Amino acid sequence: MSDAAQIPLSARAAAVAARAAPWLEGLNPAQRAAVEALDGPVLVLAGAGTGKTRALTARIAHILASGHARPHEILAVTFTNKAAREMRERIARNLGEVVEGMPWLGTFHSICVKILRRHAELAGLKPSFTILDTDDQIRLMKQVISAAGIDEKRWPARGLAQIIDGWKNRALAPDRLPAAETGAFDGQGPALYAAYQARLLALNAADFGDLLLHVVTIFQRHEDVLADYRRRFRHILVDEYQDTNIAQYLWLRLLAQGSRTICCVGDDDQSIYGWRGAEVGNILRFEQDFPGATVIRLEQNYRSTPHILAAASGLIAANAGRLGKTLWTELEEGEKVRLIGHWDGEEEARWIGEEIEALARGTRGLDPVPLDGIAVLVRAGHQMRAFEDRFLTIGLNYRVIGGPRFYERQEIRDAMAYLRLAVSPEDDLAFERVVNLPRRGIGEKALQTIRTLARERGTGLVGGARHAVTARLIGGRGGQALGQFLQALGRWHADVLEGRTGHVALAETILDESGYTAMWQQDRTPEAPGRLENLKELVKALESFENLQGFLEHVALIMDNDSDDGGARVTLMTLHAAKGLEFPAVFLPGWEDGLFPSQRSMDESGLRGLEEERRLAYVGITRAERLCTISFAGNRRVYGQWQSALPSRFIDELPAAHVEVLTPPGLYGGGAGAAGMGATGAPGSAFEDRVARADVYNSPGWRRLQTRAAAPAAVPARRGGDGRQPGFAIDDRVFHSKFGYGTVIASEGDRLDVDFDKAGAKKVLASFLTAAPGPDDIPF
DNA sequence: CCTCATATACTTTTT
DNA sequence: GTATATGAGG
Repeated sequence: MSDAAQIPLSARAAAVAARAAPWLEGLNPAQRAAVEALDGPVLVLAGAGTGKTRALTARIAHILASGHARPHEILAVTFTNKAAREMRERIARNLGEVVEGMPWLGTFHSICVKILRRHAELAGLKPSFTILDTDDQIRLMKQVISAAGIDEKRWPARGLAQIIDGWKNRALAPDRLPAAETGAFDGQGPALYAAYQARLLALNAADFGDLLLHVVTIFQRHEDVLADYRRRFRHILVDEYQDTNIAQYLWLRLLAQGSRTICCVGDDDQSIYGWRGAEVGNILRFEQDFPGATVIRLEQNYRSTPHILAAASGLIAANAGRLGKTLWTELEEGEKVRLIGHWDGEEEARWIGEEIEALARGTRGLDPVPLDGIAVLVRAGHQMRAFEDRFLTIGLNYRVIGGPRFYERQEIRDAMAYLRLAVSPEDDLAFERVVNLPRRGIGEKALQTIRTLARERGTGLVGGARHAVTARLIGGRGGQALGQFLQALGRWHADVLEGRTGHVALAETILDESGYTAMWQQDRTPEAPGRLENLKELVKALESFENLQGFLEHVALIMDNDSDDGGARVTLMTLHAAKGLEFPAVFLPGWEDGLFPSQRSMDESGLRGLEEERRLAYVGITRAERLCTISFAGNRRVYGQWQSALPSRFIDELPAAHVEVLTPPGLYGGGAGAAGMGATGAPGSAFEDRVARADVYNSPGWRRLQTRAAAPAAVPARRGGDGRQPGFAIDDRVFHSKFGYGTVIASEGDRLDVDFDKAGAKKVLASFLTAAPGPDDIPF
């Protein structure tokens, strides 16, 4: 059987093989080629909806079944735990129950943790190192910045975190920074980076970036270790290769030089994580990086109708430097991509809400689309509110994907800090997080004392605190409370070590004795009950783990939380979160220049940013199976201010032949159009009416028409960054978001004295003011 | 040390 | 408009 792959099969033999190998059944020729090309590097360019996961899992099944490698000799990497889980399940389904293990199927990060635990000393860590999340990372950087005597206001920790992450994404250790980088962060970047890394080692901790950086560094500096893994991994498979960063690329290349049988699957047109360090260049350069590579294109799309594919293809064609693919489908033509403009964001939400109800009911000769087959995909999180508001008022079931995940919530992170502390009392970051939570009267001053003592005695903060208590260096209430806290901590830690109390019961005890649960029980804010609920869930989640340590490791790496509790609901999420998903009907609102493509993206990354935004648009359209509706609004409230915008430039790039322009309600006879469509329910009637109107609307001047109707030059009011307003002069009329209109009476640099019509005279910063329009300029 | 008010920022977010 | 960070005053 092991030779089956290499020998060309006659049709009959193929049928026999297929019967014996169910994973090969129904694969198209390109997919089959991707499965069977087991020699040398392979790049599978898999367009949206072309059965990429299918090919990837079939390939693994094929490798295993044909005896090319055993489960533990296959390295299969994904970006998300979800993808890893899916792959595992599908392989199992392909092969029946025979799959054992596959210990090296996982995310880049989880695999790196596994490797790093084995060789921790080579990176200066102990095998028990803890993994810091973004929150811990920022806290630590704050400490490093203030320790260096730098004004944390002018040079915020977030900024430093971004710079350091950027370096780690490119596998640049502190001692290997190129000269071009030394100016970063006011010239202090490199020194702060070194200090931060030193702190991490002292804490026996690694952040996400370190997981890869350390492993790459170990591979580069310890040939024997690398050789071992090279021998081990006879086959390497990579999912979503277009999303790899430089560190991941180096990691893969180092490993692939052993077996050379690396198979990367990806789509350059769906690279949307450049801002996180992903390098489209990795996939574009594949053939140079891996000489002799076979490139296989998966171009038959099984998801979307021809109009949808054509619209997406036409749009993405505007990007330069693509590898290029021609997606095709055997599906029936279906509906054109629908395009509609609205007066403002609220009307857009209203219209989409009505459309969704109509779709769910089944109108216009289309089969009813269940709510869970419908998605609204937005560019930015703040667009979601308008839809939530609307869906709530019309009683439409919806669910929001994304947002703060379970393990990122404050109460969960607090509880986790308690558990971390019980497992390892030397976890200083955890200590700082909870020592005064609930309030124990241990403030900044007490903490400072503890820090000093800890440093002097070379212990962790817990050690410092112990000393502070015995030496009575912290007075009164605080000292007493701290003593009790330390005592409790000692008990919990002993319990962990003994392992006599079950870890679930122990967790409950900890949350109870610490007063943390009580703190939320006494909290009268509306979110308190929800938080208590979450804490219960956390304890429940513990049940499926052997012990606390195992749970903590899991949580550090696995931050997902898709609990699906039945009930058909519309899905509301960002375009980024939608990658890899598909829906019969998709709504893409907010296609306005500045919002989508995002102004910031273009400001920061220029053409590269614009192209990534375009890929995001491409991802959005290709999520749709049968119906895709794009919309924009002429006016929108952004951070409480009205702003007007032009339709997105991406709209101009859609091929007109595959787009149907709908008439907005409100133009040509009021909003009855959309409502009437649902109300009559008669397939076709309102629809044909609309097409006739759309023809008028679709004349060459349609966009100008729309623009004129929708753009009453509102006063631009950009704030923050470089969006600062030019100076104001005495007697200028100004507007303040809180105090309303007023007149400038004095100015002193940024600070102005303004006499507000309603609120009286106030001192305010110029950046809070916008020039007030004269009576003629007021919108509407 | 705590609380309240005022100031400020704010895309996207696989791990 | 909201979430968070800081500073004054209690």
